[in-house]
Amino acid sequence: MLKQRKNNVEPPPEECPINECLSVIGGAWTPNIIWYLSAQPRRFSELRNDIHGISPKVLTDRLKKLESDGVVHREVMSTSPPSVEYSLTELGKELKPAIDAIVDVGKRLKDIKE
Amino acid sequence: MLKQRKNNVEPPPEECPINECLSVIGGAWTPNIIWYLSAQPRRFSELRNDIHGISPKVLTDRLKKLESDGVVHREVMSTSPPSVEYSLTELGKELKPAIDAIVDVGKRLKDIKE
DNA sequence: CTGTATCCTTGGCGATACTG
DNA sequence: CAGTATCGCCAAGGATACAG
Repeated sequence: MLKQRKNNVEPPPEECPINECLSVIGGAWTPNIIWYLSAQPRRFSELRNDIHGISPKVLTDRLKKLESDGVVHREVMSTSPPSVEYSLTELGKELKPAIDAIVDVGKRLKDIKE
Repeated sequence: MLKQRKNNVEPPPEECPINECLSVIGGAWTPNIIWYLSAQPRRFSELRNDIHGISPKVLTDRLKKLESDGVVHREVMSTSPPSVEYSLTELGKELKPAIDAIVDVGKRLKDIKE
C-alpha cells in the first residue's frame, strides 16, 4: 500500500498522520499478526498455524518489517530445537486501541454485508 | 492492498474481522478522503485541492469504491457550472472512531520517528 | 467543473524448494 | 524449528491527455 509520494511529488502539507499508522498495520496479514501477538507472545510456527494460509516468506517479511518499525520484539531462545519468540513492544501495544476500533467497525461492516 | 485470497486460497477460519474494515479504509489516499469528508461535505475539486498530489483518476476511483461500499454519498447539484457534493453516509460516520484511533497512534508514531 | 481513457511501473504477495 | 532463495503474477497507483 501507500505508493503515493513515490517520485518528486510534494507531500501534502497538513494532513492527518494516519498514513504513518497504516504503513505499519496496513499490509495484508499484518493486522492478524499483531492481533495474535497482542494476546500473548508467540513463536514462528505458532503464528504460522494461527494465521492459516500465510507463507513463511511473507511471515518473515512482515515480522522483519514490524521489528524494524519497533512494534515487535524478536527473541531467540537458546534451546534445542531452537525457538524464537515474538512479542509486542511497548510501542506495539499502543496500536491496540486502533486495532480494537478497527475490529469494532469491521464486525459491523461484516454484519451488514451478510 | 489485500491481495490475499486471490486464487483458490481458503480464507482463514477464525480471524479478527479487521480486513473488512481495512478493505474500506485501507487504500492509499482513502483515509484522507474520509478524514476530510468527516469534517464537512465537499466537492470534487475541493477534495482535489485538499489532498495535494492525488490524481483525478485515483480520486474518482476511491470515491466510486467508497460509494459502492455505502460509506460515501454522491449528490449532483444541478447548477451551472455543475458541481457534485460528496458526504459521509451514516455508515460512513461509523468509521470515525476507528479513523480517530488510527490518527491518534499515527501522531505518536510520527513523533517518535522525528 | 467533473470526471474518462490510456498506458505504464512497481512492489506486495503467492508458490515452491531449499538450508542451518 | 525457523527461516532463506527464486521466480513470477497482477492489481493498485502514477502520469498525462482528453471529454461532456
